[in-house]
Parts: sequence; structure tokens; C-alpha cells
Amino acid sequence: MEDQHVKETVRQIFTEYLNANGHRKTPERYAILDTIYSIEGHFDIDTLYSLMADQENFRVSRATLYNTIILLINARLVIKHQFGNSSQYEKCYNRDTHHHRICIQCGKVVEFQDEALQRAIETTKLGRFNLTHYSLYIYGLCSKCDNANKRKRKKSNNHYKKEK
Amino acid sequence: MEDQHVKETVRQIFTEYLNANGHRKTPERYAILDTIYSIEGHFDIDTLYSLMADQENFRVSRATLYNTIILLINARLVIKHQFGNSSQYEKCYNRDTHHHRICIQCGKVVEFQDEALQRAIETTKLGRFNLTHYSLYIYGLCSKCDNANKRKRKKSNNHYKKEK
DNA sequence: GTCAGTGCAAACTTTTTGCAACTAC
DNA sequence: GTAGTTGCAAAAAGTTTGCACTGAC
Repeated sequence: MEDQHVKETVRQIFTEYLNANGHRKTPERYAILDTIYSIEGHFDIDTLYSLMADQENFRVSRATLYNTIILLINARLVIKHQFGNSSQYEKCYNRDTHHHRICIQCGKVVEFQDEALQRAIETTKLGRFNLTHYSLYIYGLCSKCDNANKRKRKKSNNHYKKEK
Repeated sequence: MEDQHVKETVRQIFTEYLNANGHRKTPERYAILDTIYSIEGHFDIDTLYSLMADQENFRVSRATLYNTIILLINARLVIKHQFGNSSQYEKCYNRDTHHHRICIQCGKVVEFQDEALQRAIETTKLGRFNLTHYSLYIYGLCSKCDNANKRKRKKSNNHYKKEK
């Protein structure tokens, strides 16, 4: 299974990272890494916590999740996003580069790919800045909310009334 | 004064927005708008709070700041960023489009402009998504941190030791 | 055996909310 | 006059921290 292969690879990378930095190889850390690499798309700490409590039969405390996520970010296995109220994370090994389209009304986040855009960002001259990763968030109205608004505006015609 | 002219214009835009949406035109709201448009670069609620308490002789509560900032965002006069722990805001009327370079080590945020990049983002096909604004965050090591790391690594040679 | 790592609860920080007082309209 | 706003304080939400216990090395 391809997915299993990725999991093994990241486990190896993590092990190397832990060794190189003198950290211990605890079962919690590997369980967390494994769970994260089972998740498609974004997640926050709370989701991860429930997931590990429910599906996996390996309970870890929130504190450990926070600690471990920092290690995973440093090991370049996870990246952190900050839309919405809580921090969002996602696995990043072997993932296609993608951008984020966020609806400012319903908050829905959609990932999309665009090679030209990706190339433009990656070839940007940054002077003496050593790029590790980037996030592009495009905000606007998804077609659903956009249409809903148009309909609303049509109804109350003339002058618009109270948003929300 | 150019700056004064901008302040007047945004005050007008805000007034129109408040009218159109049936909100009241309170002195607090205009004082907040004015203060924000005196700030260069990013700020968070706490900074804004102190600024208004100290420099301006107009004290407003944090709750009002949060409330008003939402109105200003809807009026397209302020945009919200989320690097670091607290939300960051910045005025956005009459500002040049810019991107953000964030050092993952010292947390320093630098704005920069790049026309090619801007064009690439703005011409991206988004289907039936109605773009309002976007944020590009480029993460990496600023030259200062990068050099500091290199020096450190050279010293302890061979195998690297504990980050942080 | 030692000390990094863990779980737990308390502390802290940032943001939201409920409510009485105030004021723009 | 009356509803939208404000300030305050309490509550909520997310994250960090202190400490005793555990287990990786």
C-alpha cells in the first residue's frame, strides 16, 4: 500500500530527526505521527486529540500533542496554518503543493493546485532569505455564499439591510 | 497632507458602510478608525488598546475594539492576519499590495513587493469563487538567523546538537 | 539510575458573551 | 423613547507551564 509506504518513510525521517537532536523515541511520538499521516487535509489539536482517543487505542494528553507537533514541524513533517480561531496543521511529506481558498462567509477551506502560481512563488527573488515553505490564502466568497447574498440583496432590493 | 486625505477618505467610506448597514456612527468607531490609519504596518488588539489609551485621549474597551474591527474588515478598510499567537491587523485602503516574509526562528515579519508575483496571484483562475483579498506568507530563515545557525553548526562541527 | 518525556491540572492569553448603563437616531 | 453600542467583568477557547511520576536509554 502506497499510504503505508509513506508512513514508514516519515517514521524513518522522524527517527533520524530525533536521533540527530538527542530526543527520545517514545511510543507516543510515533503514534501521533502515524495518526497525523492517516488524516487527509487539515486538523487542529482538538480533532487530533479526539481521533487518538477514539479510533486509535492510544490516549495521549493535549500537552504531549502540542510538544510533539513542534518536533514534527521542525522535522519538516508537518506544517502549521492559522486560519480560523485555532491553529490548523497538516502533514506535508510527499504532499502536492497546494494553495488555500477560504470563504470569508462560511469559513470553508478548499485546497487547489495551480502550477503557474506555484512556479511564480518559488522563483520569487527573496534576497538573502532562506525559504522553507509558504502559504497562500485566497479569501473571498464561495459560489454558494455569493449566490445566497445575491438572492438576499434582490429580495430586499434597493437599499441593502444588515449583513448577518 | 496626503495622510490626512487618506484618513478623510476612509472616514467617508466607513460612514457609507455604517449607513448602508444600519449601524450607528459612534465617536468610538471613528476614533478607532483614525488610530488604525495612523499605524504603519501590523498591530494586534493589545497594541491598539494601549495606543488609544496613551496617545489618543480616547479610551475604548477591548470589547469595542473587537466589535469595531469586524465592521472595518467588512467595510474592506482593515485586513486580518494570523501569524504568531494573536491576530494581527493592518489598514488596507490605499496600501500597496505586499507579501509577507516570516522568519521561523526569530518571528520577524518583513513586507515586500513583487509585481510578477502579484500578477500571478491575481490572474489565477478561481472558477466561481469571488476573490476579495489574499495573503501570501513565505516562511524561512532571515539572513541573520541563517548565519547565526551556520556559525553554531560550524562550532559544534560534525554532529549537530539540540536546536533551541 | 538518570533525566527527558508524559499526564494532569492550574495558569495564562486571547477572544467572546451577558448585562446594565448610555447615547445616536 | 428605543434599540444599537459601550464598558465591564465573567466565561470560553486555545495554549503553555509546573510538578510528580514514568520509562527510554
